[in-house]
Amino acid sequence: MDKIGILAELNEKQKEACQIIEGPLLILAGAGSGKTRTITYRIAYLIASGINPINILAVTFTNKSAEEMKQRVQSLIGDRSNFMTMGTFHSICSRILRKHAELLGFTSNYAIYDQKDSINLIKKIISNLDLPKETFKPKRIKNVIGKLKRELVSPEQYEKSAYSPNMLKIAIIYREYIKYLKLNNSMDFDDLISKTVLLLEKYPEIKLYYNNKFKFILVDEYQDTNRIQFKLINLLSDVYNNICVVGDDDQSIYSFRGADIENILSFDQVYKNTKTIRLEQNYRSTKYILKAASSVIVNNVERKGKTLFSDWKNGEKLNLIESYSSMEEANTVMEEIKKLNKRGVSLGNLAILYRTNAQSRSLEMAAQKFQIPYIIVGSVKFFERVEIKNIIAYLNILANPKDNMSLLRIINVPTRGIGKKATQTLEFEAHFKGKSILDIIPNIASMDIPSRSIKAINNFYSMYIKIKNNSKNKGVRKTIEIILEETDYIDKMYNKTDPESVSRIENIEELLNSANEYDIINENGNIETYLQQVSLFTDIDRWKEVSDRVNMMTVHSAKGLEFTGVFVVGAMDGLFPHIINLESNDKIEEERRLFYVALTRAKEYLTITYSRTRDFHGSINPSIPSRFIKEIPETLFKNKPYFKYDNSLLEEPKDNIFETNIDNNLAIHPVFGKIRVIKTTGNGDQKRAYI
DNA sequence: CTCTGCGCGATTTTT
DNA sequence: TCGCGCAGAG
Ligand SMILES: Nc1ncnc2c1ncn2[C@@H]1O[C@H](COP(=O)(O)OP(=O)(O)OP(=O)(O)O)[C@@H](O)[C@H]1O
Repeated sequence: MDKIGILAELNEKQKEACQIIEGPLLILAGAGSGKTRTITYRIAYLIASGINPINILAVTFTNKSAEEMKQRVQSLIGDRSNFMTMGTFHSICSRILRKHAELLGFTSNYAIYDQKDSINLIKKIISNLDLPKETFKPKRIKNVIGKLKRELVSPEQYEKSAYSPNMLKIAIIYREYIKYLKLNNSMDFDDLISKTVLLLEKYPEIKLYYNNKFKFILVDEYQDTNRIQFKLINLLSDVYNNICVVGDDDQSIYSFRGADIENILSFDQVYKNTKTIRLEQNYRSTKYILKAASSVIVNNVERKGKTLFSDWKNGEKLNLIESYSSMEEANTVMEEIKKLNKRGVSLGNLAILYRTNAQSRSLEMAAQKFQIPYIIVGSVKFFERVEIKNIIAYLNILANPKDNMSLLRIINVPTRGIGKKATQTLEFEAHFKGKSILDIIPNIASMDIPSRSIKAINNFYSMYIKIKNNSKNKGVRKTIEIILEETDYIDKMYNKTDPESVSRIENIEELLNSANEYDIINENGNIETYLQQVSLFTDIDRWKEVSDRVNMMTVHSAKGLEFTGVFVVGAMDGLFPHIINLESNDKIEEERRLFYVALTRAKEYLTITYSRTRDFHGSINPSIPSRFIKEIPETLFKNKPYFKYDNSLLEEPKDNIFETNIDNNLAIHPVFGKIRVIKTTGNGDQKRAYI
């Protein structure tokens, strides 16, 4: 397609955005206004204008959207597009780091640790340092360290600024953590970005090289970038300043990962000659849906106001459904899905969106009961399943023998008589000598380890060598097959009559298939790049829309997607907005943005459901509808809510039922009638009853 | 060294 | 409710 053809599929504002080829460009626009479409077409337009695709860098939020964007551009301007660079910040940085790892004291086969790996490592460090894990909660420490990395604060700097003994301890954990990662030739997610920034800052010639390579930079979902990501694109675009960012401040929902809304709000102050384009027409949703979403988001104070209109039909009003329990809620949703399906909406065009992954349980049960095909995105992520992680750990030690974390993960899986004592000694010796465990195993005879274990370890080591030799240049799939064979993994781990085992074996087969796909697509691929790729994979990346199944996912995962019909479930105060974010206005505003994102995923049909009770780890608690529902004008609902909620209820959410009526382990519950109370915990509004 | 079972604590979102 | 860490028996 030529330039004219490309522009023909855009509105005036969108065209204008394409035709501004040079200089800083900010596209600020509401949901469904075609931001992603504009950026995609702009890339095609750049190429059609004679710009070399090699000089284009596009950053997307997920691997999947990068893939989609790539295909869309290809369909517009053909195979030339193959030469551009597209991906998430993390995948782009990992590719850059592969080339220059040595300059940072790593090698190109470095492993990437995910959140869980990092937390496990921190746990270990905390216990090695004999620190109480109640004060030093691994997850919290990980967050602190992540934040420090994103701000490029070193352990030494942090130590200097510490003003409490606990902060000094954290500085030590941080230092140990970095040391351990380096020794393992591994990086965590934050390292990928921050080390790339350090690389560009430290080596002007490398910075210049990438400036010349990526002369045109585009960033989608810019509202969810963090400061260091800004720093990165700032460095990359330093020479040419051709930087186009696209986003919607109302859809910033990743502050917990450091996303800073300031990035988009002050873009035009940082880049003085920024041109700003606002897209105001929504092409996605009916008028009623758009009106509902707008009435919610206007309650936020910290925002750049935007106009957003739709030329489409009014459409159907919103459905508001009240239930007594999450199970009933889930069942009702399934009934509604059947109805919409009968009216011609295919299951694949429907989505159930929720605040937390735990909510998918009752939905899954209901879908099975109603025999509705479904797909859950995200809750138990494919590459985080034990069976998959174990095999990946085997691959990791082949690709990166320094990776002690992976080695320790599988040295006794399947069990082969290498116990805690023996592995601890190995770990200690390795640490003492500053070497990796695989390095020191050949000297095992000199260590204080019982002979039975020595034998087991030696057997493991010769198996490792055998796998390593046999799998050389054999492709990823074959390598995994060799691992499975040599370790006798399936037979030793699973029993084929147990349904749990069957599903795990199926997952392993799926891994083999995807490895095979990788081998075919990447002719000169290798295990190292395969691993670096899959380490950055998320569940949404594996998600294929083609199958006709109802989609279930968190609102976070649904970012950027659209569906004909959307069900927003669990709209109760304390769940959505989540209780943990009720303390400050900032946090409530982010919950509101999240709710806004949820509503704006819908094209034609939108249903909001809530339940009068909320499940919490087996206990059931009374709850009231989300405050966000109240922000939608009642006239936009098909049906008036049965439940009258008002301010007094919002301010006084306590329900004293459990306190007053518990007697002889029997209580009268307003919803369930007579119940038996098994135990209660907490007091006042913390009181929980297990029934 | 391995396996099982019991008690405890936790509230979210994910590249 | 569920996933963990730990103790204690085989
Ligand atoms: N000019 C246009 N003509 C027809 N359809 C359009 C136009 N622009 C956008 N659309 C359609 O509107 C829908 C939303 O577009 P897109 O996903 O690009 O919006 P967005 O602004 O990125 O949304 P969000 O902020 O919710 O991620 C898509 O189905 C897209 O094809």
